[in-house]
Amino acid sequence: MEAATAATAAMVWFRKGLRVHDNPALDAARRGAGRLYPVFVLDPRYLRPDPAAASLGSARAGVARVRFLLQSLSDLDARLRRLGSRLLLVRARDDVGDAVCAALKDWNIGKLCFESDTEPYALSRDKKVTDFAMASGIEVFTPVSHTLFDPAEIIKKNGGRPPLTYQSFISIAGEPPEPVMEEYSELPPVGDTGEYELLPVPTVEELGYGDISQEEIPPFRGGETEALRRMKESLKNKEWVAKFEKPKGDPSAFLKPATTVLSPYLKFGCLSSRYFYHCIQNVYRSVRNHTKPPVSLAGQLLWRDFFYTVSFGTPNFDQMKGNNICKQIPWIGNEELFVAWRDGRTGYPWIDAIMIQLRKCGWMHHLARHSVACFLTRGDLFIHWEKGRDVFERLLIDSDWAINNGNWLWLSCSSFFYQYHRIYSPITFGKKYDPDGNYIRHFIPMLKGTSGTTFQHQYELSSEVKMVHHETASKECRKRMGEAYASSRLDGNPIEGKPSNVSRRKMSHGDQDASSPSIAKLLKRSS
DNA sequence: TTAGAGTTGGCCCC
DNA sequence: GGGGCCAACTCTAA
Repeated sequence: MEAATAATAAMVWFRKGLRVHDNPALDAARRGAGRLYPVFVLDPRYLRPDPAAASLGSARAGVARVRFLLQSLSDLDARLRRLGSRLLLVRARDDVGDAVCAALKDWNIGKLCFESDTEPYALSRDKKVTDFAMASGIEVFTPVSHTLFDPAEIIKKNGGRPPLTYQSFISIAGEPPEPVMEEYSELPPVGDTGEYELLPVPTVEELGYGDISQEEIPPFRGGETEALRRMKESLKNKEWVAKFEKPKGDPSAFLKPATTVLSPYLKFGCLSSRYFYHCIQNVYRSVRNHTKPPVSLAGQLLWRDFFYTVSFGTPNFDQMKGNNICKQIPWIGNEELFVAWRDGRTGYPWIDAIMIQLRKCGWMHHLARHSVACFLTRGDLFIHWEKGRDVFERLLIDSDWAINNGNWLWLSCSSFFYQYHRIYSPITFGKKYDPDGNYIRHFIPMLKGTSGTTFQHQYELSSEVKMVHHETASKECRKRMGEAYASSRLDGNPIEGKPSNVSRRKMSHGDQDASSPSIAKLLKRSS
């Protein structure tokens, strides 16, 4: 028996979870393995420069996130090498799943371990690989370790549908599992890779992003090593951790951000959310008082899990149509306004500075994201949240499918949050945090080297340049939102759990969409 | 049916 | 900078 397991070849397939600490997939793969194949598949769609894209980057990601990923891979490789292993980089010709299946077969793998991923793209990719592995008699292990909790488990506990409020999520969730913090002295040796061309981790320059003449390179370096360093640095200040209240942070702080900026590390799994949570709890135990969810630091991790859970349990979560938790709103398409917003040319220095920071750094403060998201959608331009979502998804180094879509649903008052009269002013809100204009001067080229306050700059830049007049535009938006909400009340609330409205609508208006089984059932019951 | 809650608005006053 | 008011949304729990 011992001899048989010692010869077993195991593969740990990295996708997210680019770390050694608290990595149950890695831990399971190395146990009893004679040979270990730590694999990452390079996806050309994610990495190859796309000249047709709206900004420097690939078809799927801006160059800042591509670089962050490469740095993370490089760090992971270095950490594995210290344990006598290495990262095997395999290039996918076309489909990532196909590349994994081929390697499983070619290397005669007996056991495959990879972290569970709930995004729709990942689910279909992983199903294909799992089906192939099972059919080939390969043992498959897919632990949940990207989030604190198992989204499927939470949904089950909530009676089969995801909790739609933070509080209900909290009351169901309980305490997350402890991180697996095994210290390895060494990992099993890497097995023979035959004919495979194994690549070193490329740099962005080597990928063909030759001429990156950006003045500003994101100050955030990818990788587990940096993630752990950054986390320890943040947690060292116990008073800061204990008093952390998200809404009180300063969105205009760019040299020393008001938050931990650990989101990109959580996104790629360079940092384990469970380990981070565990360390925060340790800090809490050592102080007399600390803030509580939703505003506390630990509360931020719970928000992350909240959005992961809702996104997993909601069909078409990333679009308005066919998404039954999303208000149906007749957004107006205006390409010129959209492009001006995207490229930081609205004429509102506060909005423009944020969008330029996004492009240059791939990160901005949460409240800054609120500001520009509200401005694009229900606040001023009345443009579809999906358009803004796409821009964030591309440019943010921390862009995360569940969280990004969830927040756009939120900010556009399409779901979760419905107080559309509360609009962030593109003038007042910025002035409050950046009265001296330091933030806008730093990011807006036209204002570089000038003096004066935000207020004055607004006047210098404004009148002729401004795309819309906030006073009138926001008034018009309020009106349109009111109409959209009124018509959604008439048509039946799209949010599930309002059967009376749904059935009333279906009876009186005939049926355009009986695809949902729950609606079909209600129809039967009411007729 | 209704009261109360909901991660983080603006404005005015002190 | 904190408090109260404005004007107002939906959803949940009772």
